Amino acid sequence: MKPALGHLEPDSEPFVDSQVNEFGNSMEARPDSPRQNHLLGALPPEEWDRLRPRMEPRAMPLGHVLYESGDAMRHVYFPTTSIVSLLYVMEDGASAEIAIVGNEGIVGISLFMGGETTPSRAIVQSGGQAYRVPGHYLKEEFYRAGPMQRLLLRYTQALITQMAQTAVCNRHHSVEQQLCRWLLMSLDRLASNQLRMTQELIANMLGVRREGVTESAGKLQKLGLIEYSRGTITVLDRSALQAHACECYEVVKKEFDRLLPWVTAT
Amino acid sequence: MKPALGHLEPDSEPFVDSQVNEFGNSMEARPDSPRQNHLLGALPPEEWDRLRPRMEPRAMPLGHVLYESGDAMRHVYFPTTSIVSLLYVMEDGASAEIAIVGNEGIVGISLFMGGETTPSRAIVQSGGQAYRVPGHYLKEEFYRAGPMQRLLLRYTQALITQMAQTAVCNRHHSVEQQLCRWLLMSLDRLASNQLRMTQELIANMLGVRREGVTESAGKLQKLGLIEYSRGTITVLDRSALQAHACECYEVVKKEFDRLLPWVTAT
DNA sequence: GCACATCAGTGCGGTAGCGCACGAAGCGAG
DNA sequence: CTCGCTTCGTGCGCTACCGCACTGATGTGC
Repeated sequence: MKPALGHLEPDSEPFVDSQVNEFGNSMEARPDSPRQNHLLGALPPEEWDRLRPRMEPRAMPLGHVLYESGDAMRHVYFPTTSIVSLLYVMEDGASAEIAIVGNEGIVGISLFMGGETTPSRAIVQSGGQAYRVPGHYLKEEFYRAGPMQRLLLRYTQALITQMAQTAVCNRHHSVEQQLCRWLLMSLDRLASNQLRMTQELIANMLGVRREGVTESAGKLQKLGLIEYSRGTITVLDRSALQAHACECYEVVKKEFDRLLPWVTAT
Repeated sequence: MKPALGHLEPDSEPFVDSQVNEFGNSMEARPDSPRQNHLLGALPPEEWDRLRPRMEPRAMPLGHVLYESGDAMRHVYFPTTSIVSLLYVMEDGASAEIAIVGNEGIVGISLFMGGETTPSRAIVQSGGQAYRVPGHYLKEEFYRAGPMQRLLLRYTQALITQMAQTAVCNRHHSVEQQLCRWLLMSLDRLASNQLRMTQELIANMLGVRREGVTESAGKLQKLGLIEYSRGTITVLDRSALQAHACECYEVVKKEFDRLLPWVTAT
């Protein structure tokens, strides 16, 4: 029903690796290194040295589509300061988020899982920076069956948990609870307590009405948990927000921490 | 809220490999071979010969719990005539199905993905037969990085699609549509047009009220698509049922067929 | 500094699904 | 045949969320 975030250019020409701030989220143009991505950061020196020369920095402007449903993936992406949503878009245009990927992960798992494509869309949900690697090289590394493979598989399992829990959450929990969960998950993937993000966008991700988000966000604001203003949302009381969320957030968080312990930053 | 399918014995003593019919679903005690499972059936001779001596036949009675949430998995299961549901059970006892696994797949992917456990429960949703293999041997085979690995990874990706689509379906589609999808998926995993299965059970799987299932099933019955009677549901018009389902069923089906083409039986 | 586009808030009728409570129908055990 | 259990059908009030329409705020570009 909803227009659901138009297609910007479908991964066309390289964006200049600069002015990241212009697009997006709260990172003070600090020097960006691939190893800010936790998966890359966890690679042993040998693997990292092999992969490093293949890494291309990419600016990730809000709304940019990395893969369309069914597209052959030519690269995988390692976000550093950006967040990418995996979104399914229905025939009637309505959408629902499947999972979200930030600096803890990688976009394009179906490349090494063997499918090459997925039925979902990958779209930048919070502008920033990422590094990408031609799929070919990543697969090569993966099929060495070394640390990189183990890492990627564990990450994939964590992602599976996230998807499963999304299904549960969609079934049983209120918009308000889901909003809390979603804010927390996004926050975890940015070193900040602020998101640049309209309610319309959030609604598209959650697959609910914009008005529903407005109402829930209003409630949270009255309670002093967040502050909202024209596309910028600031989280004031993170732990209270967590108390307001459903169990889903914590289940996923714990599973990520368990499977990928070195990520246990936030 | 709901009692959500009690724990029968949590994978304790081996059931006798016989009288499968007593528990479950429509298979006329035909000689059951491990290779009725499509993953096993697709293994090249060499791999199959290595694995074959490790296979233990297991009866899978309805309601039997293979893994509890967080349990260390000691075996993986290859269903042949049974169906297993992966279910998340919430703190308040309500539940929601994450995915379903039949003779096209394997239960226990987190074993080879590296996590060893998942936050979900695996429970027999339709009685029948399966073969199990000690986790140790499967991992060994997996880490040879040969055909078995490729097979399992592709299956895992298909499973991921199923979970993702479950999330979408939970968000956007009516109980009636979901019921259709669910029936079709179960049907695909049994060579039959009949399921033995109470509405209560289906409701638990879908995470909805029993009454909701009653109502939807009633509608479908009036339309002549199915026939219902005390725990036995017969599908009369499969293609009409598919027309009544949402797109989710087909998306998943196509993805399975694409990723695991040799399964394209049903 | 004004115009316009974007974003957020609000109201209102409609409805799908929930929780609850009860009753009827099939089926098995004794 | 009868009792009792399981399974299914139905009614009723309630709530969360939807779709729609419109208004009011807050930037942003010219």
